[in-house]
Amino acid sequence: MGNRIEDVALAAGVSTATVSRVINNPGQVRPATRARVESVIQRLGYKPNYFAQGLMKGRTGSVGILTSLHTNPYYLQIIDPIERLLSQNGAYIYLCNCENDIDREKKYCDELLRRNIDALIVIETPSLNRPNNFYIQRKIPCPVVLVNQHIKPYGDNYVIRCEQEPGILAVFEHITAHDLFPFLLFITSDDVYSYTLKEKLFHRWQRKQRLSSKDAGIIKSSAFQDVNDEQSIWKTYEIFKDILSSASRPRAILTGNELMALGVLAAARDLSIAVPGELALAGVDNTFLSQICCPALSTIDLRMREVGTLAAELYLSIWKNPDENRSSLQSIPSQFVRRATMTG
Amino acid sequence: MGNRIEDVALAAGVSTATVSRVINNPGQVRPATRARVESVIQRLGYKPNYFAQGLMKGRTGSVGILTSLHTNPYYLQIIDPIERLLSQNGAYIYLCNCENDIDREKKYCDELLRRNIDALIVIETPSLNRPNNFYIQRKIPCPVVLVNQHIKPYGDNYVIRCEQEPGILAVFEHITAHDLFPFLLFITSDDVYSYTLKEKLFHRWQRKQRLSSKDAGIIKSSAFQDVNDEQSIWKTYEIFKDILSSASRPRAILTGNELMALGVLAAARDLSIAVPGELALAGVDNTFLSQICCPALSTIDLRMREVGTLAAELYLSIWKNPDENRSSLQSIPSQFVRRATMTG
DNA sequence: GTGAAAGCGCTAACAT
DNA sequence: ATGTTAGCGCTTTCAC
Repeated sequence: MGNRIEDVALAAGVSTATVSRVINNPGQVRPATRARVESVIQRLGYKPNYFAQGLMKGRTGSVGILTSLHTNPYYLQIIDPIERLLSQNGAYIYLCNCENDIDREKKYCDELLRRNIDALIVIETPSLNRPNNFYIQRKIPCPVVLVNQHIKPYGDNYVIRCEQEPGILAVFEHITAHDLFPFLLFITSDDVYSYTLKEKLFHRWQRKQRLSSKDAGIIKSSAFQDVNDEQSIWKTYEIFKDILSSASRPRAILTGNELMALGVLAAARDLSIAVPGELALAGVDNTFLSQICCPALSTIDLRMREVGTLAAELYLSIWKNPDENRSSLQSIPSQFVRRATMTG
Repeated sequence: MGNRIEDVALAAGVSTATVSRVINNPGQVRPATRARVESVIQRLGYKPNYFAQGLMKGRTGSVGILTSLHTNPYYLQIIDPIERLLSQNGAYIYLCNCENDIDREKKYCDELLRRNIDALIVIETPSLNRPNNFYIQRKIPCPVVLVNQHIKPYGDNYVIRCEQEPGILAVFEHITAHDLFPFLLFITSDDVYSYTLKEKLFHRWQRKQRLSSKDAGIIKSSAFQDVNDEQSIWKTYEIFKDILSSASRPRAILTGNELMALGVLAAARDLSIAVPGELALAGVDNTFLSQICCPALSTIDLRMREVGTLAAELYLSIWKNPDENRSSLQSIPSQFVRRATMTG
């Protein structure tokens, strides 16, 4: 507290430059001198001023995470390992909730860059899967890790993603194999990549299997302000109270995320529709929510803890071995996890 | 990017001092000059260097949040409103996960102070409810908001808390009124304030109602490394698979938090014990988890979204009206929320 | 109301 | 191996 590098230098009988070298450079200082300086630093509880340091050095020990959180445990799955690994390595995180708002995302990004972050980790933000998003366009002066960007090109950035396809296709195959028709895909009408992809794969499957629109349909709701808010559970609930009451109700449902699936489950329960007997259900995310609901929810595991670990390790590797050759894309497959809501 | 205040000054035909005044001081500059400077700032996209600014100014626009998160949605309830309100007011948050580790808490705290945060928000960290914790001892050079510190004194700090008693007592009364004995309180053996308080209130109630230890008991498990990890659901599950199998199994249970309650619920389900028919159950926290589980969980609402809003508003008020007189303690009562797991 | 100039505390280039 | 010194980009006296 309050101590300047000069105080340390004086007390140790060296110059400020030597103290600085002790702090910043391995080697460079005679062991005896180093020991003396270090003991003074210890005794005085000296810590370099963060701002003076930032003015001169490139590195700040701060990492920005741009994402959305609200009450969706999905994001905690990835933020938690990142925070852990980084804090163990002296890096601290700015957590920024962009919600659905691209303007907010830009504002956050600008401010983080002003703060000279050592890396920017972008997790499924509103702009991420749009063509020519500003992470691709702009030269951002620090390593950028785009998590779950699926569009190309990824420019100079690093991309870490969990591929959606394997899990989604596995669900479709399961539906076909067990003849769970009519099938319904429930997503939002927003331009969310993972939902758009589900739709695309759905249509491909529909064509291939020659399914009529009666056999397999999509509902794209525009009722959601934000799919990560817990309210989306109850909005889905309301919607499916209607859908599941109709005569032509589906035999199987896949929802865009896990919160929505919980809404469907609640609606089925209140309508006394047996799951999985009369209705098969799957969600996406594989957070612990899918295990505590009843019956346990079949889901697509997006392996976000692993993705988060990869992102953190990438950051560490970049700063430890700056010259190392790194692949700009790391990709792991999603996995269909069958639980009680789907018989098998 | 890359523009310095001198570039702006040059382009606007003024001195750097004037530009600085335009940025920092309302008034002080002739309107015409101000307008000219502002337009140049706009045109150049000038942003003051964060570190040079931090070196001279007190305020940094950074707020530290010390807490624990993992996969417990409980903490998101309070972090979310804080992040929202602060980001709207140009303040950005460092998110620090202390887990159960006081050393980590101290390290985080030190580093945040080195970064000159404008305020420190401490949410139920491991040291918080210990006598003479270091927030009380140390003179911390920024406003400190202690969330859910229940011990006195709170020193120069601000305390915002949700009182545990009302909700807990309401549960006990409900147990008594509906004769739901034997009753079991399930907590951990760690020195966690809220659990210790539950224990204290339990003993008081036990004495007052002259309950035998057969009627009302406590189990303090030491099996938990971290009560906020989703694993605590399954640890509780394992424990209650045994307890609920025994002949003298409880008729009603209150758990230390919501994750634990979910574990009990899962165990009861697997043992085909009817809830609430054969077993009444209540948790604490009132996150959305208590509404998606089945049957819906009775719980104690700790009103964390409101607490978070109070914390953020306190920060804003401190910086907007520094001289205003503020009470150092804001307290709101918890509320018992009865749902399907308890008949009423 | 505005400008000149002195530092904030540090790092890095240069000198020894 | 260590010391000297010139800035980093800003805010803030102190003149005018």
